[in-house]
Amino acid sequence: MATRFNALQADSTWQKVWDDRQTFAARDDSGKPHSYVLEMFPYPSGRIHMGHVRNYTMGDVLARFRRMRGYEVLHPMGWDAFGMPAENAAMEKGVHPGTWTLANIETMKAQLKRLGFALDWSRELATCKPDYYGHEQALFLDMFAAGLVYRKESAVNWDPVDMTVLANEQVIDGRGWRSGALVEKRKLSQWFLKITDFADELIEGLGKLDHWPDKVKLMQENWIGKSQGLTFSFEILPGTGRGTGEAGGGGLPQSASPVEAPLHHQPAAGGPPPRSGEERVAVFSTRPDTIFGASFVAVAADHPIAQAIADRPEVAAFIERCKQGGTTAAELETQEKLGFDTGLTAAHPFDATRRLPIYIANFVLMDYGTGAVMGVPAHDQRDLDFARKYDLPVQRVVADGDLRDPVFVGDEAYTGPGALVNSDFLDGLDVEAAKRKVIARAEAGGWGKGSTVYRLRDWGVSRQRYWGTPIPIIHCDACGVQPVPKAQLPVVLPEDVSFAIPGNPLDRHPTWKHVACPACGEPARRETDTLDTFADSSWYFIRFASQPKDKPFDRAVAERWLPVGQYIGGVEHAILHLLYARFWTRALKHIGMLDIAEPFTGLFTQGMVTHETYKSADNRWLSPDDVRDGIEIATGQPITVGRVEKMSKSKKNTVDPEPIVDRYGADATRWFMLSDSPPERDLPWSESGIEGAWRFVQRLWRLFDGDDTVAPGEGGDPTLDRKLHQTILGIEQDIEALAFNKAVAKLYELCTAIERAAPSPSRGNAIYTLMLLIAPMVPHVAEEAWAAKGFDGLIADAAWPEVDPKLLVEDEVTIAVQVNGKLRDTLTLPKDMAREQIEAAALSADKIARLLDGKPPKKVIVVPGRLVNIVA
RNA sequence: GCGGGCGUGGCGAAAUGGUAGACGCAGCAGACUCAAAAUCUGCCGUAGCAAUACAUGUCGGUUCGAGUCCGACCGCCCGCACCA
Repeated sequence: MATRFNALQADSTWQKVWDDRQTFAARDDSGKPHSYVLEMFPYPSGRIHMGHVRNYTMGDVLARFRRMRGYEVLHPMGWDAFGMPAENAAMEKGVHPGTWTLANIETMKAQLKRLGFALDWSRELATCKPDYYGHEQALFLDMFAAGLVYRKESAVNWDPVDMTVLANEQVIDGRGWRSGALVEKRKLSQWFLKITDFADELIEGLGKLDHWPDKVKLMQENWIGKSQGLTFSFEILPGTGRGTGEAGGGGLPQSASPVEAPLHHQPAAGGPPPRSGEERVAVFSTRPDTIFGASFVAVAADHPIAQAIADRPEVAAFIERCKQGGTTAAELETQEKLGFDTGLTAAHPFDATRRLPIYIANFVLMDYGTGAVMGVPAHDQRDLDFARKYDLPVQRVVADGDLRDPVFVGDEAYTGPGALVNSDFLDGLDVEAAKRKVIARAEAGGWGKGSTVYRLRDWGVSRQRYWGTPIPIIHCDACGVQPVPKAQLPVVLPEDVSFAIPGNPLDRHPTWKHVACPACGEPARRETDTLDTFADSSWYFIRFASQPKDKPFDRAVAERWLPVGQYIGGVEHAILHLLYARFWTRALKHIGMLDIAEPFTGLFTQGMVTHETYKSADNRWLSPDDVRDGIEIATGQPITVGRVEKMSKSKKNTVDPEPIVDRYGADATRWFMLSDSPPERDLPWSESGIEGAWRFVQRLWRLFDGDDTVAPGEGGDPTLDRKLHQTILGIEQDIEALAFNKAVAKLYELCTAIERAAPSPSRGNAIYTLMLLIAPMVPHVAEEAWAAKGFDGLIADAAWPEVDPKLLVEDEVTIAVQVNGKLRDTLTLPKDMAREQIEAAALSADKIARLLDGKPPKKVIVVPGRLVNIVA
């Protein structure tokens, strides 16, 4: 036998064997218990990166482990293949997006295969192929028929660089998530999915996801943003307001008087009474208890009330000004509250003589609640800022302790608990009781209703792009919106498109969009928008489980596999992808296609792979390849070592997995990915780390390749037997908990123990078992050794070793002896020794006796099997 | 601003309230070798010859006993953000 493990040769040998034998193809009907292990499928950007390697290695260890434990494991792989980069490549390099994407898939598939992942490639899918997206179109039509899809003219986030609409989730700090361009507001007719119908379910479902990180659940809960309160309306009264507009209203110094102005709005003289065209204005408030503290009503710039008077030039100008404000964090913090007094007033529902001025305000959002708010300055910071600026009354109605008035409200609104004051029939109630009372009165009076409002908006899925799933809709002048008949699916993307000019190539294609109306047969137009690519990834895990030709999935087969027991991916998908997939699955349940509520029962979000950053003497980012021993190779100049950061092209601190696999082999690469850092934390890549992993693989090989008789059995070395069985148990627990770093440490320990053990049947058995234990992590060296020692079949198909509970038991234990909580000695004692005997042994130990110096201890605490603490 | 998380050797990290630093990386010393690589052995928190003392961001608390639980603070990271 060779003395050195030839990783490259073994890698290709065993990868071919697994491929040829379809070792990892999942059978729908094997009779074994099913286990679905899934990692988030990659976007085919060109090459795999270390993040992929780490992600897929983790899933692979679990999948291989579960197989060995007797599960029928579904562990598939595919490609999230639609998206902007392909169109960018088309624009930059003149290749067709499909050509570019398929070539990338081919490259990346070969790269993944070189890592020896136990994937069922027979179920491979790419979302850009008609045999995937055609079924997605069918699902879209089913949702359409069920009323979960609608079209609406709405202000959308328009990315001027990518020339497309973005979902709210895709706008980060006011910029497009991909292009980084400042997002503009545009009015367009858009397709929406009714995710808000499921808002409550989606929150509630989180409660049952015990195997999800709390952090992700919390992020989703906050994103959905459920608020309870009162939606109610004010009667609008024209002509009684100040009607001063915005001019001169800004920046008035605040009155130093501790006595606040009365809440009655003083009508201004002169001018014709303004009209709104509306009779009532509805607002939503989570603090109906503070209704007696209201001193104004504010509506959003695009609220109907504002729009109705937008023919006045000063109103139009103000609305325009509102839209200009940036939405970045910094801008929002410094942005001034702006208001425009419409001159209209609202009648206070509990006191018709009280008139609240109606302002148009830049801080009110049209698409949350009703697009209008009541302003209660004393108990809301924004309202207070606004009131100070426009010199509106500030009246406190919730008192924290001191009930005496007047109390001067400073620059900080009070939002805590307390007793109601200055509030008529609410006086003396606490906040919660007052809320209930106001809601009850509003409902009784018919002018309001207790309501729940969500931050979550419906999912806008229209994209004005080519490289996506065509929305299967036809627009007919006579018949209106018509779904494409299912028999005509898939609606296939045309191949002959040009990317020479920005915009949507589908829209300007000469023939593609011209079709006959399915209802009347007259000339009509295809929808030229495509679906957000997050739709593609919202059901791919179902298609993996079942992929019939004639429909999206077979319900019975899909339900046999789903839900995914363990889903692994990056935390960056905590909201977008995971929320959409949860919604999509619930929508399918809602329309009776699949009886699964939650697609992923277990979720794990892994950390990033990071690397040191390097800068040259003249401040250029340097790649690790350009650096050796603190010197830039090209110039001989010393370099600066920067922070350890996420691998990124811009900082040039990436390490391409392929040369690493070429040099060290798949097993060493996998082992490094699993070692040291806990999987949820970042993993710093290092050259010495991968070398250490390589050395370990060689060390394993030396053990397997030694002269020992490697065979199942035991005997001759009870200490080693015990260590072995403790390790088996520990590895099982660690892998199930995805605590790979701990499993790795235990395997190192076991190796050391075996190396130091004298030859015996126990030792031969330990080496045999070690092969099985490391097989999920470093499968190639395990197969090679398994074959070299002449064992039957593949180790990938072998059974996981059984733990013998009898062999776990230690007969002696080390007891720590503390005096006043400080460790003073340790004793090795028989395991089952009685308390009194342990205590006696501890007290008579030399060191302890010396410390006690003949004095009797005040107290002795004995924890059997652990320690003795003597309180002196 | 709101919500959440994390602070342990030179580095990555372990540690059901019970012997802090397992395991790995780096380092040091030695063996083998003409030499190097590989491999093997030992050392490796700080101070100290040692006994010992001090050590898990800081300060307090609970406890026989705290890295772990509680409170306050400091620092870093992440998510959301004018959501009424």
